[in-house]
Amino acid sequence: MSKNIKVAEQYCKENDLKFTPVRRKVLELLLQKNTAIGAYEILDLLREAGFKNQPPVAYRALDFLVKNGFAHKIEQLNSFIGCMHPGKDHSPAFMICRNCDFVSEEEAISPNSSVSKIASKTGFKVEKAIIEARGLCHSCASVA
Amino acid sequence: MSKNIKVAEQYCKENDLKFTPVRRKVLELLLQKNTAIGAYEILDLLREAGFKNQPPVAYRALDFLVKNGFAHKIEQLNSFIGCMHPGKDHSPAFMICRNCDFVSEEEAISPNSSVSKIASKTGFKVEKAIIEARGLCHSCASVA
DNA sequence: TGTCTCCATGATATAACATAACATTTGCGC
DNA sequence: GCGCAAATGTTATGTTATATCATGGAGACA
Repeated sequence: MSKNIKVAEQYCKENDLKFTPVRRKVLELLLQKNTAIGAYEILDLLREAGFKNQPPVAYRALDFLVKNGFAHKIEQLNSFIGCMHPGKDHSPAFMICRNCDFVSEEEAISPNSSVSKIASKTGFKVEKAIIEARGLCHSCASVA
Repeated sequence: MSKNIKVAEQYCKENDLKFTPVRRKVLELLLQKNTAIGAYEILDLLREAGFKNQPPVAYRALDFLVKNGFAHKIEQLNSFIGCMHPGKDHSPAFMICRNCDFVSEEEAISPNSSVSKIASKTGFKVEKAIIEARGLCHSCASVA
């Protein structure tokens, strides 16, 4: 069992959250890849694993995982990715390789630095910021 | 005619781009609001204005506008907004009010400062970065 | 002036993504 | 066991986006 799964399990135990089989399975699927996965692809994988596969099954599990910080939605791709820093409050930035689809999650140091600077100029109160960059990952950039 | 429409018209003339009636109309619609508009809402407005209203009509016009910097897609909302700084190369950050839906476009000073800092650590080559913050705009925050 | 070419538009169909709504089951405190 | 709350099952539908092929219209150029 991956380290992140254990962390999630422990976190749920401590916070009265139910880490049910389908939620666990979806998190496992997300953590097995370092690319983002669409809800319907997850649905297919769930079916292969013997779970029910109507859309709400996947979306409910994903909602749970996202809400509790075990996964993130990549808005540009309408897809999801397992979280590399579960549990702790964080403001991630994603780097999405347009060539190999690799997605890396980085910590946006000094919470949303540029975002909060901009926001403070206009009086906007930021509750959540998403940062998603597209381009080439290190290895794809090297080849090109 | 709004200033931004004129700028777009001029820019198209200079760059051999066709600023056709449907493209102009969509840009006008986008610029009339300071909230983001979905493609299907645009489609309705186009029909009211006497244009054809199959989905590709809206999506093609939006693609053109986005590609040429006259509009942006707000990924979180699957909707579009007219650009407040057309023509020039820029890296915008959007502030989306969850109460009144107001969207403001700000310039992400020192191109993607925090993003490029993060990227440089990992060798990721950023081509485009999207920054979208959710929260409360100044006036909604005041009321609350 | 004709015709070639390119791009835009017209039109039909369908793919891909997401949620509403209500029924049923499960776990748990009492 | 009973009642409650949360999770899951199930059906249906809503919303967003694209593929594909046909048609039209403006400019280049012989």
